[in-house]
Amino acid sequence: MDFLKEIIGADTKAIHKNFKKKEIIQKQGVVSKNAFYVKTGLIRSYSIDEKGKEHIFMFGTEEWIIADIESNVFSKPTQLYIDTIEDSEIVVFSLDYLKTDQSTKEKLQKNSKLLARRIGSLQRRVIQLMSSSAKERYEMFLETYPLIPNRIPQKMIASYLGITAEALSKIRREL
Amino acid sequence: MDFLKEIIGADTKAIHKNFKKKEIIQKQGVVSKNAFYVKTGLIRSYSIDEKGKEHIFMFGTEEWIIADIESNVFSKPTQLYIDTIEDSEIVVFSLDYLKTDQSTKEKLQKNSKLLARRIGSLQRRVIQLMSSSAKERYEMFLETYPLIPNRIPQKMIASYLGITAEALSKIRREL
DNA sequence: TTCATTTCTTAATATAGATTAATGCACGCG
DNA sequence: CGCGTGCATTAATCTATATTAAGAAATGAA
Repeated sequence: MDFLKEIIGADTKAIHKNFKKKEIIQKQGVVSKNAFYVKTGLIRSYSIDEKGKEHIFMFGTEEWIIADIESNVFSKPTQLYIDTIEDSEIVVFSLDYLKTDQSTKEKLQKNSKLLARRIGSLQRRVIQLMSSSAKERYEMFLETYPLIPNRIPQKMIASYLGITAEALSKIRREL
Repeated sequence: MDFLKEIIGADTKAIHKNFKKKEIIQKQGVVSKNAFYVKTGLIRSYSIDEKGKEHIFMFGTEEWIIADIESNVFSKPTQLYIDTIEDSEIVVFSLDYLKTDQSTKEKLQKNSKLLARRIGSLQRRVIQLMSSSAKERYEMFLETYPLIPNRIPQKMIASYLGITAEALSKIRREL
């Protein structure tokens, strides 16, 4: 939370909200100006394709920020749904500080570092999706997110990995 | 080029370099402090997996910036090779302005926008890799990069799409 | 608690894309 | 100029993962 203050202005309107499990907090297609900082709980962002299939883009647990950053910054309709997996305490804030003069140099630098980190994790994800088997991706997921697996249904792990629940079940049996 | 000046300081040491076709300008594993702005020509970033297979992460043509941004900002060893596909005129510059006080607020804002754009394109790439068939990805590639396909060998397109040259050949026959 | 609904697993079958191999082509180099 | 190396294509076969289907286990709601 301290770290959040370092990025957004202390003055910025940041609203604390409590959500119940399975509440949808952002819908695909809308222009969302909000980012979601998870204080407690667990949320996810995901897209739904033409065939109605869900693809989990990212999980957000304690201290994570979940948002469609490009959509926020450029006021584009978002591709991503966001909903809660557990009851969650969320700080809803706006990323429009890029457009205003409210922000300080220091905060902008902190923010750039945050964005650079996110680019790094997306880069690894793209390369992983192109070069690793489902089994390898599952093993990397377990290493990268040791706290999450026992808090979410298998089918969500499968959706994050880009495979079916059946395929994941088979992989788990083999380990 | 004007747009590049808006991001890096006019004072920042930016070096213009000419590279021949097929020159390697960054190697996997090193801590690179450099970003590469393409004035003319065509370059790519890619990783090589344990089996020796190449996976193209990104193409960079006129006006694009190619870099391992997280590696730059946090001085981590990079996953990415970068080399030239055509003779290219490149502006080599450093992304360490985040650490110094040289940069202005305005430049930091421009930079954040640039990073947000990149996050958007990576986000689309991840979702696409999870939800689309090779054929669909190829069609999207043609729409997104109409100028590149006739300048690069098929096998590089295949590598970008995450499939083999043989699979791409089959897809092309069917269209 | 009971019933209904969702989740997980298993197995049979189908399919997209990988692998292997062979051929014709283009092009850079001596 | 001819030769070798890399590139693109085709075809045969293989394999990882999807699809379909069914039953068992877990979860949630009345």
